[in-house]
This record gives sequence, structure tokens and C-alpha cells, in this order.
Amino acid sequence: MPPAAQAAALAAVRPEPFKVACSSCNLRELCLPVGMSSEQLERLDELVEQRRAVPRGEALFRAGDGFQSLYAVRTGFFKTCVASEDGREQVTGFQMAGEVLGLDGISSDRHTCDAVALEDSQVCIIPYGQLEHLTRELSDLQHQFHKIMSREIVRDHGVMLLLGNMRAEERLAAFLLNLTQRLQARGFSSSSLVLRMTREEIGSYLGLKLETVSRTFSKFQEDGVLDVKQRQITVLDPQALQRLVSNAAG
Amino acid sequence: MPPAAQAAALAAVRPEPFKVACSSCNLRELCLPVGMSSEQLERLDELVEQRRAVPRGEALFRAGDGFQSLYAVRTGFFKTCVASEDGREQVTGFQMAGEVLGLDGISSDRHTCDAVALEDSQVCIIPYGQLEHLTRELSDLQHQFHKIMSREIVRDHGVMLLLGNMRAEERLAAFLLNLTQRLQARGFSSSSLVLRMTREEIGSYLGLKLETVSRTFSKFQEDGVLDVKQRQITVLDPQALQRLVSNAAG
DNA sequence: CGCTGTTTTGAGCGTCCTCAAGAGTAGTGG
DNA sequence: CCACTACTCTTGAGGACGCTCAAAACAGCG
Repeated sequence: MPPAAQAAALAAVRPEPFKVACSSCNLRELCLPVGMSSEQLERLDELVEQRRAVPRGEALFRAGDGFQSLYAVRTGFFKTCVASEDGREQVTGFQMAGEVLGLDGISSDRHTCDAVALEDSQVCIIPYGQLEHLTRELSDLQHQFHKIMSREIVRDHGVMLLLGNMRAEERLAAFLLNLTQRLQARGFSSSSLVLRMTREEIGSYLGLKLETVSRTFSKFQEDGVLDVKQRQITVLDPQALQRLVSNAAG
Repeated sequence: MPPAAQAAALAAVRPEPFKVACSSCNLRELCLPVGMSSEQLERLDELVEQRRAVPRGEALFRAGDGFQSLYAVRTGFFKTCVASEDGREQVTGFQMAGEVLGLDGISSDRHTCDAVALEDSQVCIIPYGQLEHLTRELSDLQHQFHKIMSREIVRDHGVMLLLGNMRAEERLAAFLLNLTQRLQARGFSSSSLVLRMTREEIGSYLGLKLETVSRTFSKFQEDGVLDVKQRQITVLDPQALQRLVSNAAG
């Protein structure tokens, strides 16, 4: 391992010195603490003590790694991807601040996908054994945790619908609407966004080749629906995107 | 509502008089009771008291229905499907004995998909509020429940890989291998199976049109991989199916 | 035995993929 | 500061895979 990579690896596992408690985290309305009282939040603070920095391009975990903890994205942006036996890769999701990573690992005590940071990121470490223990005492936490898992299942079903039924333009429109909605929930503009991922990663997520993604972006630009400058996207006509998704057959 | 449908609806909600406890159920190695002691099983028996018969073609629940309970398939076979805003349908899974239905409902207190019986079926009703309560006391039950949710997420990722990356033959091969493996785990032959679903339902699940599914079955028959007599399938060359899935690029 | 729904098979077409080249962008080091 | 390299993105041409439309065979059921 070259010195630079070694330093990066060290940085990746070094816990953050400056603790930000769940109880005072500005993501608590999106993340695990939803619906918990201040006393309950203090208990949660004891659980989520460590943070971890993940530099752009590095993996938070990889398929096959032992499963110990869940992770909540504090800052930054991740992709998760699974690989088939013959090596083809499928991006299964993109995660932003407040979203939880690692739920796949519970089933077999091993992670089954890779989680890779698409920009320099920070995650809160949620030791899973301790979480199970605490959820036995705090029913609000338990219910929120179950909701997060269930929401992941519902989200995956939506992606299956997209992959099974939609055409390229519809897929990209659905993808962009989903991104802008999630950004808006975090206080960002719903019309202007910077893509954190490559055309190839978008294509992998949407079941398309990168050339098709690029062509579809160009078409949206020609049609006046988007302004596309590399990864800087401006949504000019959100209703056109919505029409593509909801009236997809016509 | 015509009398026949009315009678069917009544039958669908009438609890089964003959109780079969989890502790003596032959599916307990596949279902919720995995890993529990006999004392714990007695507690679970108190929870899972009711059964419900679902005739072929009827829905156990539909998207939008209020969420009260999870369901464990006791006998029979189900499909789950979601619909897009414009009415297109995507089959998200097929469930057989020992598998759990309804996990999607936890996220929003409403079901987000339809669960439809593909043959006359029976399910065990697992009241969700009581399950949450009991999992706070029985850590083995809690862990098994979390594993079941996590396994569903992992399964969905596998379907996304299939839908995003595989060609028609590879999809059908993966589907058949998955079915035979699950049947084998339940003590059935791994080479002979009767499909419970139509070509259209298989196609919806695999992101293909029914004609493509039919053609692919015919091709497998020509190639000597399968014997296909309508829904009666015999796997003649399982390794050929495996090669299609794992060496899919070549 | 006719009705209905499912399955098979064919012919032609469209969407997306493959292959390829070139332009744009970012990061590195002289 | 600018060349150099690596990566990403765009665009074109041609082809393949799966879809659409259509008709007929088949099975299940009242």
C-alpha cells in the first residue's frame, strides 16, 4: 500500500474527536431519532458515540465484510452496489444526509453490498448489537427503526417498478424528481442540483448504459426541460418530468 | 357484490377454527420461530392465534389498506405487486410457505402493494403491535424478525441486479433456479415444479413481456435444458441454467 | 360443448446497446 | 503557467434484443 493510500485508510477508521449528539443533530427529523423524547434521545446519544470520515472514492464497507454496525450519513453522499457472480455491477441506491446504510448486513451477519463515498463524507456509527438492546427498552426507537427498514423495502419496490416497466426517459425523469425531492427535504433548492455520481453510475442504477443516460440528458435539454452543464443540472420544467413519470404510457 | 363473491369474501376473513401453534408447525425452521427455545415458542403461540384462508385470485391485502398485521404463508402461494401512477403493474415477488408478507406496511401504516393468492392459501395472522411488544421481551424473536426484514432488502437488491443487468434468458434461468432452491428447502423436488403463476406474471416480475417469457421457455426446451408442458416444468440440465446466471457475460 | 383466459408462434419494428471517435474537464508535475 | 495524462461526457452509425401486433392452438370451467 502506497503511503498516500495508507494515510487515507487511517483517516477512514479514525473516530472523529468532535462529538455531535443525536439530540442536537440537525438531521434528527430525518434519521433514527424521529419521534423520540429528549430523555430517549439522551439514551440514543450514548449509543451513537463515534463518527467516521470516508474520503471520496473509499468504501465504508464492502460485500463480504463482517457486519457490526449500521451507519447514518451525516455529511456527504454514498452509493451502494451489488455485483453478480460474473462481475457485473448494479448500483442499488444513492444515500444522502440522514439516511441509513448497512441494513443488508443484518440478514447474514455480513454485508452483501459495497457502500462507497461519492464525495468526502462523514457517517455516525450505530453499533447494531447495542441498537437491538436499546430498541428493547425504547419502543419509539424500535418503531422508527422498523419504519426505516420497511421504507427501504418500499423504496426498492419502486426501483423494481422503474426497472421493469419504464423507458429511458421515464427512468431518468423519476430519478431526477426523486433526487430533487430528497434535496428539498434537506433545505436545498428543488430546481438546481449538482450530481455527485457519473453517468455510468446513474446508468447502472437505472438499468441503462451511460451513453443512453447522456443522450437522454441531451434530449431533456433540447426539449427545454433541463439545463445540463456536466453535473450541474437545473430543472426548468418539473411538471414535464412529472408528466413523464405519471402519465408514462401516453 | 354477487352472492358468490360475497361468500368468498366472508370465507376470506373467517378465522380458521383449527389452531396449529408455531411451536408444532412444520415451517418453524423457515419462518418467524427460527432459533427460539420452547418457552419462547409458547409466548409466540399466544401471539399468532388466528389464521385466514385466502381463495385463489383473492387479495390478502391491497395497496392503501390500513396496516395491522404481518402474515406468514402457511399453505399456498402468493404474488405481491405494486402499481405505477398510470396503472402499470410490477410483480415484486412470489411468496411460498414459511415466508412473511406485509413488511411494506410498517413504513406508513398502510400497505403499499397488493398481495394476491395464486392458489387457495392459508396465512397465519401476526398482529404487528403485539409483535413489536413481544420482540422487546424476546431478543431471539427480535433478531429473527430483523433478519427477515433484512433478507427482504437483500432479495430486492438481487432482483434489481437481475432487472438492471441481465438478458431475457439469464433472467428466466435465475428465476427458475431461485424457485427450485426454495422448493427444495421445503422438501420438494428440485427438478420438477408446477408454476403457480401465468407467463404474464413471470414477465412482470422479470421485466419482460409474456411473449418473451414464452419464447424463452420454448428455447430452453429446444436446447434440452427444460421440459415444458404448460405450467409443468422439468429441469433437465440445472447446470446449464447455472451457467447462464453465473457466466452470464460469456 | 362453447366460452374464456392462457400460451405459443410469427413478422416487423423500435428502443436501447455496442462500438467508436472526439471534446471537455480535472488533477499532476515539470 | 502550461503540457500531459486520465477520466468523463457527448455524439454518431449500425445492430441486436425484446416489444407490438396478430392469429391460432390449447386448457380450464361452467
